Amino acid sequence: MTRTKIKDLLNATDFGRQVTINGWVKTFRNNQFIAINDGSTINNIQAVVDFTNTDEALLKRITTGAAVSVTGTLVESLGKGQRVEVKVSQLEILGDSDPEKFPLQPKKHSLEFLREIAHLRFRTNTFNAVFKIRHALAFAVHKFFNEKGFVYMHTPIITGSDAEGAGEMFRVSTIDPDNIPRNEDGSINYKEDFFGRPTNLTVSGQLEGELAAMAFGEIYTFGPTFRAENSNTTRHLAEFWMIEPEMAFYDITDNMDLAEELLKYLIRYALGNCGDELEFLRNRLLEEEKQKPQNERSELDLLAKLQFCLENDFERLTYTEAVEILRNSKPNQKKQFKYLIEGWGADLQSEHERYLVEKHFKKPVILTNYPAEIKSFYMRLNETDEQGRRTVRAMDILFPGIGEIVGGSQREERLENLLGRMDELNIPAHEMDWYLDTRRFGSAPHSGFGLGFERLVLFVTGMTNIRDVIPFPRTPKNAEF
RNA sequence: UCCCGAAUAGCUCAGCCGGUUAGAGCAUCUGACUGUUAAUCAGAGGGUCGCUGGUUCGAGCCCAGCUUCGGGAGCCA
Repeated sequence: MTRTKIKDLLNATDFGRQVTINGWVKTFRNNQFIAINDGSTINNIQAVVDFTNTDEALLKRITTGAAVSVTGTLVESLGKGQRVEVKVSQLEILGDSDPEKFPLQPKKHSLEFLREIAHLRFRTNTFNAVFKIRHALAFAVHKFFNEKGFVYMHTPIITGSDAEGAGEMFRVSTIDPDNIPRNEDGSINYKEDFFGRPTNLTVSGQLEGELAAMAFGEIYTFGPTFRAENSNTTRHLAEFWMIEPEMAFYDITDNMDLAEELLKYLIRYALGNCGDELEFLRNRLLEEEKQKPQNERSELDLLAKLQFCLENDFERLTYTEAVEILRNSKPNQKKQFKYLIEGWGADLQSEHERYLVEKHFKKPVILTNYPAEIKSFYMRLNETDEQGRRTVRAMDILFPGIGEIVGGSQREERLENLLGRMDELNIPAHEMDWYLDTRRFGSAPHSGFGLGFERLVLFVTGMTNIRDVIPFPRTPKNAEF
């Protein structure tokens, strides 16, 4: 008999029919009730074994984690707590699971412990929910852009460009570290290397994305990105996934509109398609919050928080306006900030961003027009204002609990200005000739942004450590599995 | 990389002022029970107290270094 997925059975009403289900044992209670999960839903189905007529040796093998195949009759449950169950007529152990060795027990485990057994944590309810939502969000990203006519562009993962300026890079090389080819002056002879030149893992697909946007109009990338920064935080990974749309003829306002629309679309998609998973995570968070003192608990539960995000416009303000708010804020006046806001020009610290998002506006915030000095070379320069301040058309979207989830800008399309900025920041223009050609031949105003996929998953799932929303996290000193 | 904290049974933790035989709950095992919902009841087994060195009559506890983990900061997405 072909197997039926548990998801379909839990909604079925055609009682009396014979079904086969394959899955993994979550719990085995009272020598007769097996809770089975097959991954099709976060919910289990209960299979009832007639233990008086079943071989005792077989019953002993029904242990937490074992893979089983069960055939029986779909019936209305005789007990409370579930609507349907399967009355077992045939039970086969597909794969045993030694209960003395299987590390997952029918009890709560800490996320820290589960991180150590990341290869098995998929089998827990929490990670079942998290990775189902991750899948749904990834699918929705493509759905959104496809519906809008964007072209999905595969930018290279191995890049020959080392001037992207987005962070420290991982070197890609086949040179034997015990036998490094050298030039006469002692430097490494990259001509002997696989590509005949130094290469790295990409830190961003933006520059290549811009090339494609100058032909297709609207493109996006969605792929792995690598940063060799020694960052040890709950928001950073050495390998993460980033969504980077790049659009010709978009100014910074169009750019913000698109980013806000995308984020709301993705959240709405999760709410509409991951109800069971979000409900589970919502309750999980509520349980967790019970441990905390009253004043540290969040005002909204997970679903309400997501809903709130959909129903309200993101607050848009300039860096200059933000600095004014911060300068006059209580924590600044009372000198509670670690870094006090004195004047214009300094980069905002995360305590400032958190104040704006979580205390002042209490909703997502889009900050624009940062000082040119603290931003990248490719961002479009604004007119210098009366006070001589130079700003660029950057926009960062800050989310509560997450911080920066989107970073983007209108790009500098004027060749002279771009060359000037590259010169200021000591970026060798001759190595970027291919990029500069976009400005030489049919340059046009354009914009784009990067959305950190894991940070989005963090927000939607309510998880707090980025290592728990990617299957196998890569962080400094950790590349297990 | 910097600041703070932690590391004791499979898991989550307790362990007082340094004192001789290191505890609990859960899990596991054995038995009982048999419409359970993280079943329940009774009993049992289970420890290189992260590693290395030091102080001391005596170290899980004090000191130093290291490792790993967690929280925060910086960098950013």
